[in-house]
Amino acid sequence: MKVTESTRDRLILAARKIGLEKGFARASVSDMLEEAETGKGSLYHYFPDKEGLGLAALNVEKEQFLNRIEGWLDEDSPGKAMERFLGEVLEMHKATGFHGGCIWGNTALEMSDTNPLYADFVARVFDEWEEKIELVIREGQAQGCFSRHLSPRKVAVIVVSVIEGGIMLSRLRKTPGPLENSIEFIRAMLAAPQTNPGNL
Amino acid sequence: MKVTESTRDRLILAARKIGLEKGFARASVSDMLEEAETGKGSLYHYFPDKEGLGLAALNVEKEQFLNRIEGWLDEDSPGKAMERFLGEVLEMHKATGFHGGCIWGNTALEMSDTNPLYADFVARVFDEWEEKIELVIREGQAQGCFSRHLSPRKVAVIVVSVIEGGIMLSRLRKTPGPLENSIEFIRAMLAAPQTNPGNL
DNA sequence: TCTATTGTACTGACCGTTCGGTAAAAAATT
DNA sequence: AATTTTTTACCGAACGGTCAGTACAATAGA
Repeated sequence: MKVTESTRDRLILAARKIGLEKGFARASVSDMLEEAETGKGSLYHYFPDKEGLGLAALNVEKEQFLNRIEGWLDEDSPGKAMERFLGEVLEMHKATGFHGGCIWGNTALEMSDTNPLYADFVARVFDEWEEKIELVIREGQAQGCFSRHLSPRKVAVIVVSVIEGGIMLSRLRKTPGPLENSIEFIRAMLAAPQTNPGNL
Repeated sequence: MKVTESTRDRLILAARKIGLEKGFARASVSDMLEEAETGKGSLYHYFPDKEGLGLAALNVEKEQFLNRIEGWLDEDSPGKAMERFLGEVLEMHKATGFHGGCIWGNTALEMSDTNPLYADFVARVFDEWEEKIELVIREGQAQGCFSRHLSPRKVAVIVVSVIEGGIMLSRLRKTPGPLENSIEFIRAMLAAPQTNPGNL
């Protein structure tokens, strides 16, 4: 029966929104405060500094993100799960008109060389993402719906890499083409070689 | 016989160095001026604003980048060309300890949603990059050293996507693994299916 | 002399952060 | 139960600093 979010929640929500839109470093605390409809005092009451708010926002985002993926992958068969996952990723980014990109890719680029705290955090998100994909691939191979020639772990990393690259290019060109190409390609890669190997 | 670069050249050089190190938006004009050992007057004499200097620097970088790729791909056979290209990309990023990443990927992430001028410029760099790869793949297929099941254009986009994704993950984790994985994977993808399809 | 080039003092906007303070709830004391 | 004390929640002015950009005088080269 929650009618209004607490000030703390509104701050986190605002940090997520503004941070995703323009990158966390670029986003100013004033922007976030305006979005959250509160004053600076509240921010520095609940969080040690801007970075602290950012990490809190990323924590919320991480949980939602991994749960969403978990949900997509919860299908009858590994084949359906993968199909669902790929389709949802594409739809998600189509829905935004390829604005904003992937928050984890963005944060990785922004923080990899400058902020180990953020970098480690994002690295762990990618780890868990890859693990979930790896599991589905492993199951799919066991059931014979995915090619057995592939190392599940390595393929999982490729899946993430090629999706991130596709998002980057689609965002740059504001065209679904590159990401669609990435996804079409993942399908072909996973397909059992006897059906139609690497048919792009 | 050029002993000393002109102030203009030093400014461009400094903008490239500092801009690559910490991202162009993050990099301050003062940092660049210090690196170039000159004052603000010179900057705003030669360039309209910071953005103008940035574009000039990117222009120089673009030419060098595409020429370097052209050089790598200039081998006896398409197979050797591709091998050379993949090896050099990996070595390049290993040499920096996976700091800095890819300037085009970085700029794409930074500018895609905010600065169409930069975004269009970077998009054209990726276009030309993809075209060069596509050409080699086309030749390789004609000569029978690459699988013919693949659309050269689409595969070229995948090559770029998976490299950019690999760079991102390697940079995040400061480990060659992800980029090596991407490259190993490109090799397998291009290999003719009768030899060993998708052998990862 | 005239123009191209450069150094420097400066501007106003904005940055993240601090701080003094208010208001009310919660806890402790009588 | 009444009163005092303490803690929590929140605000907004102000701080020191950095930012990109400007104005202009000084210098150098033709």
